[in-house]
Amino acid sequence: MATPTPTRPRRRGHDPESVLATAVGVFNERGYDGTSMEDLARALGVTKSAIYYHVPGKEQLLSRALDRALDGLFEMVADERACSGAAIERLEWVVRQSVRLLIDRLPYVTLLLRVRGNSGTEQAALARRREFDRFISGLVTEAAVEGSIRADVDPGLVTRLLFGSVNSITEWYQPARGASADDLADALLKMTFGGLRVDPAA
Amino acid sequence: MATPTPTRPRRRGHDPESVLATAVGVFNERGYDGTSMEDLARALGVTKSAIYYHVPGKEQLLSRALDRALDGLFEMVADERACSGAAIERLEWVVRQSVRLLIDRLPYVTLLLRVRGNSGTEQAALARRREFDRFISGLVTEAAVEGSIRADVDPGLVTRLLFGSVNSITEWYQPARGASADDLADALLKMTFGGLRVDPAA
DNA sequence: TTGTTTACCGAACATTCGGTCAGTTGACAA
DNA sequence: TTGTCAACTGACCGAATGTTCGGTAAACAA
Repeated sequence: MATPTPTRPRRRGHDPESVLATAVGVFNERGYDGTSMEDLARALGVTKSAIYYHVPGKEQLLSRALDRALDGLFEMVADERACSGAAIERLEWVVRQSVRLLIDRLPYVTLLLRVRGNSGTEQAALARRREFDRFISGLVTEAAVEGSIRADVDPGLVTRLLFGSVNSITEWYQPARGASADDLADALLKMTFGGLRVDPAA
Repeated sequence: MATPTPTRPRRRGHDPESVLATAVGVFNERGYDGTSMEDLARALGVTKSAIYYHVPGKEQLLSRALDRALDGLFEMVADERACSGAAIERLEWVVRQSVRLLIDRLPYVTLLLRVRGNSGTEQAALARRREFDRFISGLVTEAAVEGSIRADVDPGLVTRLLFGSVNSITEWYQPARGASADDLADALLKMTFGGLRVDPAA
């Protein structure tokens, strides 16, 4: 082996990974369409053209970022704990993992949740996201059939409201100041499953 | 009086109101930054320049749309039912009215919830929105102090998760197919206040 | 020293952007 | 018939967009 270190840091500079990380940050601040390559260049401390040395273009950056979020979601639903056992327990596990993933890959998931389908890249991402949503909706339906969650509200609606809460995390969570992923998941499950009201008999 | 009708519809065509309505629709489909004046013109069935006969420009369209949503929110919190009585009842009323307003002015509120602060207009809207959020957070705090909602979760967090559910309505509600505002509000209050789980003792 | 590779710059590209303006059209009043 | 005016067109502007390309400085290998 001629190279002493497998990844030789020969020269100081950027790489596709660091460009992506910075880009996603700026995309989330300004919005994808509101971000120019000039904005990205400024954030990276290089000129516009330097970006094209590392990545093929703006839309590829979006595509890679969205995949990073979506891959996480699908790894989750492929897990055994999402597929076997009581539906209510699977649902709780998936919600907890969703919160974890959301915080773990916050900028990537944030970007995903703002996609509107303006390009082929965005439409493909939306399609994968809908597939994930269908899985969750199935879980909620099973839990209702099972009798472990209330059946007087449509399962589709329950799914949307539940993940409305979960997904809202991207809009206000601050890694520095906020609670840990597990604390947040605890609070969220307490609220959504247990309800807000103190006296359930009222 | 020379004119027989106060508002004479002399000629067929657009007016500031119809342009705004169409514009907000396209903004929500494509995103504000992703929408060009050419896109708007196409949706209106006129040329780009015709738009400038009715409205001063793109950002004014955004500004007027955001005001329409924000004015609704502030009318709500100014109502007596939001300011007097038990905190829990005020909170329930505000949540119910929020759902109503969201559906009543769906495209305008949808646009508001996607604003990121890219311009002075957007930053001003965000500031007003934060003021509304502070009011809600105050209500939740009062309800917790009052002892009518659970106190084992931070009121700020409760507010965010609760309105995460409420605001998510803009992401999936379809006026044609969906339930009425009141039905939706009922379901949402049942879920958020009562909780998902069937057996609260478990 | 010489040559190669990595990481970048600066200038330019075609296209699209939001916006302007001098006209044109057609329904109406007189 | 003539004139008025709301509503619009089409040509155009300068600026900004994403992307390309020729060149180049620095680090390394020979």
